[in-house]
Amino acid sequence: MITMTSSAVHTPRGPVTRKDVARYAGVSTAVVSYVVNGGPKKVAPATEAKVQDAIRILGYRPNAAARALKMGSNQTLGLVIPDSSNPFWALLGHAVEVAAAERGYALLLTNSDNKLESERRHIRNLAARQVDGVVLASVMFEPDLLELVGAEIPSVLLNHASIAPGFNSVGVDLEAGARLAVEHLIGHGHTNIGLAMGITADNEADGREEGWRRALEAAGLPVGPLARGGFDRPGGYAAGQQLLAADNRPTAIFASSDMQAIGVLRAIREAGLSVPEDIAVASFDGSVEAEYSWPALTTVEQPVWEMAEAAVSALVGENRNEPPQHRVFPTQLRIRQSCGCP
Amino acid sequence: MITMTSSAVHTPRGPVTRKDVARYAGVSTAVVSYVVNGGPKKVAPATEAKVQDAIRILGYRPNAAARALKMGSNQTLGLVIPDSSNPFWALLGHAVEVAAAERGYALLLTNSDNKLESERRHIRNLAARQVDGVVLASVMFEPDLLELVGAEIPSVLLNHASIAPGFNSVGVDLEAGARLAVEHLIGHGHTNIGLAMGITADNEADGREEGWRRALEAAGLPVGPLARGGFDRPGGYAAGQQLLAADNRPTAIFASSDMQAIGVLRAIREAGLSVPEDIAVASFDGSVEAEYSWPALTTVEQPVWEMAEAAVSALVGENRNEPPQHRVFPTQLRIRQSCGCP
DNA sequence: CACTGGGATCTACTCGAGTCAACAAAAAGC
DNA sequence: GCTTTTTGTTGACTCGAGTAGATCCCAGTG
Repeated sequence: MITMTSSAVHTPRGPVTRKDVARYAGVSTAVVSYVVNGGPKKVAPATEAKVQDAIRILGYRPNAAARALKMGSNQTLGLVIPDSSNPFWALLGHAVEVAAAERGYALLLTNSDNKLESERRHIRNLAARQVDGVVLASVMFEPDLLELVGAEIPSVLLNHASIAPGFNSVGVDLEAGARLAVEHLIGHGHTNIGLAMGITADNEADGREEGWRRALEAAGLPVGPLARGGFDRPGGYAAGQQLLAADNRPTAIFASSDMQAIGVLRAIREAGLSVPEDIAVASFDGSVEAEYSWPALTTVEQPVWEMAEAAVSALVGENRNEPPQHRVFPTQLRIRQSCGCP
Repeated sequence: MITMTSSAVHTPRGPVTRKDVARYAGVSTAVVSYVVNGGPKKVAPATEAKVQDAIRILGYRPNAAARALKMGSNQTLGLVIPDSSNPFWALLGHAVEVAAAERGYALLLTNSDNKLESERRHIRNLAARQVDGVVLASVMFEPDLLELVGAEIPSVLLNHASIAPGFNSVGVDLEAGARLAVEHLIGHGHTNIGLAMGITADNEADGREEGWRRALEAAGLPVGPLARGGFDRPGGYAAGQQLLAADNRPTAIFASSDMQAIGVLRAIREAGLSVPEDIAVASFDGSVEAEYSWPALTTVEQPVWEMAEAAVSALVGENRNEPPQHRVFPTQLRIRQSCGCP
């Protein structure tokens, strides 16, 4: 065996690099790379063993930044959601993470806290970090995408019906979903159905409002009272109180998110009324919360896992450079007790 | 103005680099760096303006990988949590993200799905990516930290009472918190208090079980029935059913997490009993869910934001190389209705 | 015995940005 | 008017890994 200065071998100050491994194994740096990546050139079994040993003994870890620089990709995606404390977004984040991980990508998660300024900042940050793709669940109906375009980063708009030209999008048919729920409430005999609607940063009405309206019109019913608030529990609570205080208090309420519905339930309880006897409730999202609330919520379920899968697959792999796609997933009404079903 | 080949200026194929900016502005690459980073050397105002213009016009974005390579840091932290669909972890993730962002760090979020193998894989992956620090909320009582040690990555164990030598940790006093809740139930006159306890991957009992036991002993009460299940809603539901079926059915139940408690509530309702009249409930975590459940849960609140702040600050900044700290935060009993209070 | 073929390995350049030593030019001092 | 200082700018080297092209060596062939 070749003698070496013990300082070089036993006390590799700082992180171990490819060079250290090469020296220790008595080969060139190229061979180390070939062994680590299994290519692009063959390495003799004996040499490979030497290198593997050296790697193990020295505790070598390839520098990800260097690889990213050379390869032009850091195998990372960015996700921007309004608020990961909202179970629906939390689940979606989870699903996107899994879909990304399956393809060897890690996920940078950012919360915009429902604030436009914050969303912009995060997008800028992700662009600066040159992630390989961004999944954006915007607080806006018409998100600001200039930064992403400028950085030439593939992006997917999530849960958006708006079709931004040149951008991929995946979402559900909000209008059809809402209609499903409202029609179900109508089926229970309700004629005065209110809407607790969430608000986006740019105050654009989304398909859920339209669906509610359409369902009522189609059934020849008058449009019930409408209250706006955040998509979260407090927002639903406030909207619920508003609806209960309306002149024509509705006998059923459709909420634009499960979280809102949970706030609505609270408002109803505090008013001394009960669900579904006095007021029936249905909502949108299909999060786990809905199943365990009291009473369990009848809700329009979004295929979160499929959506996450579609979003990620549009960003990576062979689809990267294909023309942008707009995938709209169908929703499904999950019937539980809050609507009046047994 | 100097004439240039239009191809170089107007059609910068591929991403724009520092060199392109330098050429366009008619300066050296060093100056571009100085302008971008505001140092380390001064640049004449006129030159700076030229460079800024060039940057704007060409749409230059510094390559993060190159910077990371040179600087030895990618300004990124990793977070490993059991399950971001669990609102407590979701909130914690959110808090860690904010704390990291405040210091200019981005957050790689990973879910271990309560599986040890998955946790290991994520840790290995984060180590390979050479994040600047890892916040680990392990599924294990005694997590496997070799990978992190080997990669010399600063780490913080989260929500862990176990004091792993050489590692930072931040958590709450589980035992004291549990005692708080159980003592409160005792104060309501209950003498048979059951426990719905979560299970970790290595089946180690944590402080919450001990706190429950101690509180009962201190009051001279017999130890009530105990059921184990996951920390999530289904786990609590199962544990709740078990407790209700016990010979000595408890009149009060302490659950080791809010999610479990929500499952317990469901089990109780399905048994035709009501909370808190027939059975009182208290739990641990202090998540938003607890506030909006029915009835609202009396719960032991963890100072999530402070914990996240402490975890991140132990990883970055001047604390990086200080001896590991073990910060234990106090909990606070948030009294609502599930315990029997009005 | 010289000669080719091919497998194994090495040398050297590249990715893009940070920054220091060296240098030029302008300002200040005497 | 000639040094000194200051200010502004630059060339060149560095970080660590991927890999094309050159080189080396040995078995097999004519």
